[in-house]
Amino acid sequence: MINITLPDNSVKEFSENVSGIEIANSISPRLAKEVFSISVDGEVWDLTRKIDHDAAIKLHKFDDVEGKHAFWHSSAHLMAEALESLYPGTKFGIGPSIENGFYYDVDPGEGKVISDADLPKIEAKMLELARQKNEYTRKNISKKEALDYFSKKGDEYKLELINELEDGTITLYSQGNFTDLCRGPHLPNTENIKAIKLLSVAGAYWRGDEKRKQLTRIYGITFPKQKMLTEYLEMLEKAKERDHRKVGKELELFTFSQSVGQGLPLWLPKGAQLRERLENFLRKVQKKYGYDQVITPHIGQKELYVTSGHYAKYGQDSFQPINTPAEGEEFLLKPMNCPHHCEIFKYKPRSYKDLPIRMAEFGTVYRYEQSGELHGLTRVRGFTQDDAHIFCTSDQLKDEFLKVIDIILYIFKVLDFNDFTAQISLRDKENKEKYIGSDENWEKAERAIIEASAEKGLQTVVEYGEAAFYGPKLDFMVKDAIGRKWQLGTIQVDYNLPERFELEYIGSDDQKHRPVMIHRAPFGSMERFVAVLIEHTAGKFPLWLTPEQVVILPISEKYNEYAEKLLNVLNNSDIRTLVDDRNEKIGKKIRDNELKRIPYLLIIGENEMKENTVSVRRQGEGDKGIMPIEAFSELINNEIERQLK
RNA sequence: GCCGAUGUAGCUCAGUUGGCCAGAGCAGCUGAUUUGUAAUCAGCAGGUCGUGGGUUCGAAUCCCUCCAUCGGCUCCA
Repeated sequence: MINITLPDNSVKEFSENVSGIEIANSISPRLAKEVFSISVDGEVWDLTRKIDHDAAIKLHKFDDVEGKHAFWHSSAHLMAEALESLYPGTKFGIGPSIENGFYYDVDPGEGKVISDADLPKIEAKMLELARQKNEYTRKNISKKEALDYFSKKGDEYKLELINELEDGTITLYSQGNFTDLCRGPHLPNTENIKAIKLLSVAGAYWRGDEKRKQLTRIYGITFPKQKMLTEYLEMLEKAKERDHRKVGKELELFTFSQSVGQGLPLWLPKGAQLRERLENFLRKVQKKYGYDQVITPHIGQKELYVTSGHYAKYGQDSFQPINTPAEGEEFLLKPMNCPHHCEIFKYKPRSYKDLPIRMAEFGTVYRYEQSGELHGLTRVRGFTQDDAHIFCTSDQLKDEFLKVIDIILYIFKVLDFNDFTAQISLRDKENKEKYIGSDENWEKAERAIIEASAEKGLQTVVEYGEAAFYGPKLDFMVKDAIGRKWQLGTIQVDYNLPERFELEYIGSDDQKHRPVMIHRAPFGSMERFVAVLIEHTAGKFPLWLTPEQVVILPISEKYNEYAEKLLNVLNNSDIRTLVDDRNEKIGKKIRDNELKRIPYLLIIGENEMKENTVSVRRQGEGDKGIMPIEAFSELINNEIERQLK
């Protein structure tokens, strides 16, 4: 007999070699139907794997990450079986579960293509196989056996993976007619997979290396109940409604022109107003924190970027130098503002008494992003960074860094932006040659970021290899409408550029010292921030989204005078009235599509005139009822103030 | 850049296996309607079918080039 400890710390006795599914069944048969994997002493196992020692366990349902993982990973295997059956000779790369579903990277063979049109057929096959109720079985095998099996099958991708594994740790999983190299864990049986949707096909480089072969990646998602799939797909559809590209078009915020060029957004009047408001808001905050605005040109001599190291790193893949009538003279469109700001630092001797110097600029920069990478406003070739550089002493570094965190958190809070993750981006431990600067400087910088984040009590994740080439970063990541991650705010500690530009200040000891530099951009870029802001709030019609926050709509001309009066009472430039020729045509029927997006709509008629009240309708929320003008005025002003203080 | 898909009016889309002057709704314009919260009626106008080339008696439709967009991969100073 062995002792099994359950999550509530109760201990139950079971005979040796009991399996997870048997434990679940002993608790309740219904539970047994709902669990998909089990943690045994913290390690996630198949439900069917036998437990031969005392252990602490936890059963995982679909609601748990571990349960989903087993479910979707098993679904990937099921898809592979379907592919093998439909397209014999298909070779398989890897097929993991992901945050929402799973994918499998496959090589259909020379000249063969799997495209979107094939997905329904594969789905149908998967369902057919699932209904055969095949068991997933696990088998430990030696490295030699594994190599033999996949050589016979001719699957070079699996062979490559096996070669990197240690003998004795290799397991195979089989279900139906399909066997895969896999660590597990898996579902007990394919019958659990009831609802299947294959979402898309895409190319993906084998092992993420663009120099290697591109495989076909098929994305899919499955559920234990059809209803769950339906709900998921509906949720996806809804999310697409918030897509900033769609909303931006509908609201006439921005557009692109083939003639102007790819990735070069054109801000329309309304979008420009929105952006201007955000800029003014940030200017105000930065002023309070002791920043000075500077303005620098859009181009700079090529040598400037040779000095900074950017030319060596990105020169080949950037917009190419601009030539002038003068022989040999070359300018670059600026891909970042730092070198210009360094030159401002250098224009006169600096004393320790001047530090820290905080230079801010809404600097428009141009980067030749790969064409396939461009995406709405989130990834563009010309964009405006809410950039600033802080030049300070090592002693001031931490304090300055903390203040920048404060600014970012404040901005996120005011704009009601709660759903972000803070990511500490450090050097790749192995490939240090990608970075410039001494180990010592890197270590100092990395330590500063880690300490400051800890001091602020930020919940952070550490990512190696995500640092900029000149220094580590603290990035604030958010997700868009359909779950793609984007970097917004960023703070970077940099010991390298000051060295390359030979920045100096005179210390209290009358000696020359090198300042430390902090790069920071709370929004990241105006473009990306607006994009993500739209997606986070578009469904709620936030006040800041359109400059026309409130529309007063007299039902006919004879109420115009009252509307004017109301406008005066409300006394806010962000309120607009439709006291124009338009109301004549609109009448009581609102035809103007634009009105859909206006947060507050006041319809003025006789009742209001009599009682000095307005009937208020909040878009998306319905009628707020009739209220006194003063009460409404307060409501609006509070809301505006809260968001733009 | 790579893999796959797409590109028809300002917007959303129809357009069958290539065949008479390319269609609809919304938006726009003109006129009528004066009507209390998502669509009043009538009429008008609007398109080098992304671009350039090819096949054909004939191309929005088939083939190629390029441009752009979408889903991913790689990249992201």
